[in-house]
Amino acid sequence: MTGNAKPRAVEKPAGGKTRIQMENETRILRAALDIFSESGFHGATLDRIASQASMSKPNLLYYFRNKEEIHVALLTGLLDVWLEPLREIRPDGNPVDEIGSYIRRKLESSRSFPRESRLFANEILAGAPHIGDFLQTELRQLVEEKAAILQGWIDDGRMATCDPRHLLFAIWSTTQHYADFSVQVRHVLGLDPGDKSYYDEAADMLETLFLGQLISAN
Amino acid sequence: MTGNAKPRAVEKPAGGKTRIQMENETRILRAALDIFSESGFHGATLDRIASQASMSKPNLLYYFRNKEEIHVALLTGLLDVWLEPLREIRPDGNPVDEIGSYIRRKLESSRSFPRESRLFANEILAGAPHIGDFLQTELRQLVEEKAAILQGWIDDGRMATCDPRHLLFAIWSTTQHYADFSVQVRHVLGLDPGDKSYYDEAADMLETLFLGQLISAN
DNA sequence: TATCATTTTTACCGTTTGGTCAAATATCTT
DNA sequence: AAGATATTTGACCAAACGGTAAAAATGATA
Repeated sequence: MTGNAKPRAVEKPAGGKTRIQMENETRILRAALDIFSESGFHGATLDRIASQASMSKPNLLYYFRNKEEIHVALLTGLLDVWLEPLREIRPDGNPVDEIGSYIRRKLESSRSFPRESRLFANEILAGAPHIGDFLQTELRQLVEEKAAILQGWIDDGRMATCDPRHLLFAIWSTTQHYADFSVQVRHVLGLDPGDKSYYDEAADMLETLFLGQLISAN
Repeated sequence: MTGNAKPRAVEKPAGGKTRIQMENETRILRAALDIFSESGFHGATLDRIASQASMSKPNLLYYFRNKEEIHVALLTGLLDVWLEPLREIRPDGNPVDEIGSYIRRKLESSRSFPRESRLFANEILAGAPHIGDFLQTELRQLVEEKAAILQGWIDDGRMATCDPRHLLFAIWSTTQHYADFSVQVRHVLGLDPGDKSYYDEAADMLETLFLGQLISAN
């Protein structure tokens, strides 16, 4: 009469998940993404997450040990998505195409996954307590790698001279701005809550800014 | 035997503040800025703010009715500082100087007031519950005004064609990024917590990005 | 259908948190 | 110094919150 075996304990090691387990875990994560991205870690409550998942709080805690575990699960699931656009920058392309499509991918990511972007922003703003290691290792290494590519283009005179790592920062900030600060953008532009039309204007602007003149094939 | 007259009630209407009142209110606001900018509204507790202000919690609540009032006081005190750099853009300058100094002012603001920037970012991320009105009225109006100036320069062929409002967004995001995402910046660059040396590199990068080629006197 | 493991729920607990109250203390004014 | 006012504090409270225990219900399996 064991009876109370929590599924997340390492009992069936290799992903031995029940249908119900998989369904409910994704239901919880979806609900948690809504709540966390809207209210931040401390602003979110287990009751609201459970309610959003149409589930009782104890049942929710049957699948995740505690609030933090849900949060970490969301964040770690996010990191690969975050890195992917950057990974695709290839050394054998030309600067305009590579950087241009990177910006488009990043902006598209911002448009399609605003909640994920805000979750990430919240985590960084809070001092990155859960993903500090990721930033220092994986992200840093990838940035180093891609910055070297950009530096190569600069050395070849195919790009204006600048610090490639800060160029990446500029791309991150400008694109994510439209997800993280969407409220401000909408209020300043006088748009309705659901209106995402500014993304097209943003694409033009960023293309002009980063490619239009900055990158010249002098 | 009244005895319990709270100072913030409208008793001495025209700023009739005691020396002690002024001292303690600034002490509280200073402490609250530390805590709120570090932990966000919901992550901050009155106990921590009181402790940071070397004050008992009831004493703190003698000067501010509740937690939200402290938060709002900080935010409203912030808005003018936030607008000031933008206000200084003059129609009778040339684009390079005006935009260049605007970027420098914004970046300098980011360097000097990172806690204020993070407080602002937290508020926007949370949906701007307290400053939504400011964004829709004051900020929007000022942006409209300054965007018209930029548009004039564009029409005169002194600047590349772009949406001026989105150019402002790009300046805001890139400059504030160094305060709001400083943890990420430092981790990626491999810098120590206190190290702010990246601000000089950032200044170069942003100058190159926004002025180096974007704005051409063709 | 009987059996066992999984899933869900009800009731509850300890702590934290925002906030109050009334008494005590300090400060100011005359 | 006396009296009035302003400030500070310790004790306290109700609600919200994260989390637990154990029984009840459901689902899988043979």
